[in-house]
Amino acid sequence: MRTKWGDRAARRDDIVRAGRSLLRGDGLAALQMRDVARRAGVGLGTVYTYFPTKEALYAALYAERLDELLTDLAPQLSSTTDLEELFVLFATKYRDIYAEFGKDLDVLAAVGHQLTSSSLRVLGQTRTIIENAGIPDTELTLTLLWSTVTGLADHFTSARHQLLRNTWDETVRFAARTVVRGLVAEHQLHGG
Amino acid sequence: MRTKWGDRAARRDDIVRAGRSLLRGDGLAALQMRDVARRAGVGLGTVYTYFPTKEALYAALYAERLDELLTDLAPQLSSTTDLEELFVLFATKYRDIYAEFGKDLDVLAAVGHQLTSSSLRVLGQTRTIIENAGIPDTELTLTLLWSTVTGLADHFTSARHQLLRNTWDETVRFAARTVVRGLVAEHQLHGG
DNA sequence: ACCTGAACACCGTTCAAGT
DNA sequence: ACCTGAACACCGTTCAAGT
Repeated sequence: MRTKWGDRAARRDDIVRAGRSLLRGDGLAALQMRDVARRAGVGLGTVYTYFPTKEALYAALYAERLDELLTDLAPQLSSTTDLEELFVLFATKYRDIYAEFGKDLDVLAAVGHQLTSSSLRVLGQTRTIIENAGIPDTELTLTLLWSTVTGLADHFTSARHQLLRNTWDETVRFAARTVVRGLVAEHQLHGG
Repeated sequence: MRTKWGDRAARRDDIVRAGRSLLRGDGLAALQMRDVARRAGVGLGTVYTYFPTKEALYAALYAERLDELLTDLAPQLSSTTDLEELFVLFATKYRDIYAEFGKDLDVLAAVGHQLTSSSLRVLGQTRTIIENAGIPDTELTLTLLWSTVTGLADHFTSARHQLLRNTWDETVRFAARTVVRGLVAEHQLHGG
């Protein structure tokens, strides 16, 4: 059952689905417009009537995935107050996304609104959690946590993790414990 | 004063220098073999008689830079025992490299020996420092520190740092303080 | 031996032509 | 309106020909 001629919504979906199926960790390089067109069952030029550039398609896929992450994590985000646990959950979900999209996440900066709004949503949620935990230096903490999560995802996605053979599970646990402990110690000094 | 015909060492150096001058944060994309050839004053094909691929040239540049980092830091590495201070120094140097080479550091995995030996040297030095500080879980600590350094470099090199407007200096300080504090707390619990 | 650049392969993007 | 693929631009890599 083919997508009908002129059904822009369904055809856009064909293209998005095709794109998603092609992303397998090699980042932008794995997303080739000829492949996308073939998989989606459309002409090469057609892809460009839905997405102005390859990066725009990539960004749409990424925004979709970030929103999915928030949806998946929503239950725990509202029920759990254990910061370590939240860090582990979040970092693990994020690693999966990172493994899918690869290291080209920087190009996303160039592409506007839906992406930024997804990122801001994630950021906002995290900020609330940190504030509720009573940790000061919210912005610095956010930057540190974000950097650590990205760094861990990058480490375990790259060949680097073959030089240091720890498993993902023990490493995130350790990272969560260490950073949260450091943040709380900071807190206690500040607090009194 | 041109490099003499047949002087392989000097010509290789011309090519390396040309490559270095072209790297400006965009990673592999900024390193275009036609540009390298032009800047080095050689034909395009000639570059390939010195480096089998573009990645090999990139790897040679990176290995050179890692060694430079170790040389620069050697004095402090042997004199300072303050872990926070070392973290800040190292992370800042590494950020500069990251800003130059961009996010394609993973391709380096494919390219062998000189690179790996540089990486291992950096890793070895760091391991010694951690052990001397009496911190347990050496391997996990190494992974966490490496990930954090990479993550911070990535954060401040990407557009992400525009969402969270902390300066580099305050953020590395904060990260160093937090992580080291967390590691030491861990230590004290383990120790008794 | 060492060097060279025309030629090939590949892939993002455009646009005149098709329905 | 919407769709298409031949054609263009760009860049890594090769190799037959030059010295």
